[in-house]
Amino acid sequence: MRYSKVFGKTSKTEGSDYKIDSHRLLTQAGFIRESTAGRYYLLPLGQKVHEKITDIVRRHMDKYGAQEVSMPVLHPIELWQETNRTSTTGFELMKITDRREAEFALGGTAEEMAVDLVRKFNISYKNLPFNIYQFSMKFRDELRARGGLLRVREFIMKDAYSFSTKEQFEKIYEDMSRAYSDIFSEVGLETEKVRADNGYIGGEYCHEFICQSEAGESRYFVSKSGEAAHEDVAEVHAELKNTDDKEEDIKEVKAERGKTMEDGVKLHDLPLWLQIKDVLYFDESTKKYVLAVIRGDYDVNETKLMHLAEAWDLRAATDKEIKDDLNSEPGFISPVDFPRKSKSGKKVVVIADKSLRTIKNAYGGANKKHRDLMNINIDRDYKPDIEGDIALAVAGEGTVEKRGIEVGNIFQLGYHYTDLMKGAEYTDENGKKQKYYMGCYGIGIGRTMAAVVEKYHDDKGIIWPENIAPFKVYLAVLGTDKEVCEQAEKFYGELQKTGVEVLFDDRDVRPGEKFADADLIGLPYRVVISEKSLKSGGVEFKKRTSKETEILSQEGLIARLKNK
RNA sequence: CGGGGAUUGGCGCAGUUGGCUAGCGCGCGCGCUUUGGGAGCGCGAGGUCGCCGGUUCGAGUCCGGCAUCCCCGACCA
Repeated sequence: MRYSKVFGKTSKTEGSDYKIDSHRLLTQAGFIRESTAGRYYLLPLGQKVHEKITDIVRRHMDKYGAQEVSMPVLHPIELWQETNRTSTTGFELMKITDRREAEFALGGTAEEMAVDLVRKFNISYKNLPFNIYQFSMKFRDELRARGGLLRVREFIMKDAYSFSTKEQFEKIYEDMSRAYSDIFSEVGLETEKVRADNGYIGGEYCHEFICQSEAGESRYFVSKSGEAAHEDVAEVHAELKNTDDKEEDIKEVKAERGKTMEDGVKLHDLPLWLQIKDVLYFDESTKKYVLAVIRGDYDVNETKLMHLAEAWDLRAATDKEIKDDLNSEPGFISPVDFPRKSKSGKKVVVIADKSLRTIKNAYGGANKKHRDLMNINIDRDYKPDIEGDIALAVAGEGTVEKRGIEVGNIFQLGYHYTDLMKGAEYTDENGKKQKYYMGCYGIGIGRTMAAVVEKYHDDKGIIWPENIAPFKVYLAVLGTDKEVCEQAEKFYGELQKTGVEVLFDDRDVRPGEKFADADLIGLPYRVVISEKSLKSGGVEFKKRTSKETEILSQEGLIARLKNK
């Protein structure tokens, strides 16, 4: 392709709004252009990369017997109602209504569609297992789009759905896990398989494929043994503090302090870990209050809390609710004598983190303004309704905290959807109807592209790994000398004939501009034809990653690139 | 959803206490010169200053509302 004809230009000036390298570079180099927040145009160069990633994903999916299909983007809302996902949050579902007032969800994921498709067929156990996948636009009304292609509101996702017996499932899950590792390493990313939370997708366990990057949003922890767990699920084992101490009598004291934990530490001159932290939530899905109680030096992990409290739509309780409905005081909440029913009749659940078992004679609020309790002890002074691990993990003792970009995930769904959706059954060898056991597997293509740029770039531009570079070779002709140009044209033709993907910079611009663009666009190889190179006997060859250039004959270069 | 910042040619920005025809750099077009790390000179095109309303003789500038975009937070009581 001739660069003079490529739609989408590089830009010398970089925008001021780009905080993330991949966002800036992809924009500056003419791969993407923003439409509105979180919605992007893919320009021809970007589209090429996108397609190459797509091809790699497709090849690996097919290798494990998955079959490509296409599903409608508009999902009948009834399907989402069948699985109750119109009411649960997670991502905001986008909806659209047609002229007959029929409601549709704009697909953000397609479990219901896949199940609905499958249940239209009468399937025998002999046909199991099968795994269907698609590449399609996904719509998510994200609270906040961020970082260019890293978090968007519309994106192409490869989503796969496996249908099998329970016994067959493990192998499919393993196959997909292997496929994913292979896919990501082929595009140039090292990923870690991280145990994660199933969230709104449902099911019991799942893994995210995360590639380490400071630009990423996922925090996870890797233990000494190499086990990786997302912060949402990473277990916390709090060390014992002062459990050998003798239990002292509980007493209420005056506490003229502010509302923060630090205020408490300062006032009583006691360690943070001895203070009790109380966080009050209200759950909109079950209309109950949830009081999370935890050791002062830990934070509450809302995801863990959600599961333990069976509360799917938690929000912070308001000061008004704390005061008027629960008779307590913001900043001075205490699990001691905390009501189990609010004035307005709502249920209250008190959930204690197991870290509270590691301390004795704790201190904290007294449900009254400027009053604190000293020597609070679990069991004796308060009894939680539920006890468990609701702590946000922190790095320490053998675990390392990492941050990265989640480029793919695999979910065990089990019977979650086939239980909720009628008729999602096959016939077993005894002629009986059985529910499918399911899994689903997703990869964000655009995000993968951005993750690659995050990893492969320098101060001059992108450095595409060969497997997904939009072209292999950047061929530049320098000057306007007639003979040189003719040679370049001829050589461009030769390269094309050999099947080398080449971007021919045939513009009449100065060398500096061509070199700068070559670096910015980041193709793996740069080839220059100029008076100088011809005098030295051929063409100049340089890798994007190297500073050195070498002179090769035209034939020599073609031989060198032939298998690229 | 809360807080902060922003919105002026394609991009990056300037525009003072309200005042004349809204500027600059890059980019774009034409011409000449130039051609190994984003060239020089000349000519030129391109803007209802985000939108709506208000104040005023006069608004890019002041006031009110809305929209869009960016950043931080969305829980530590």
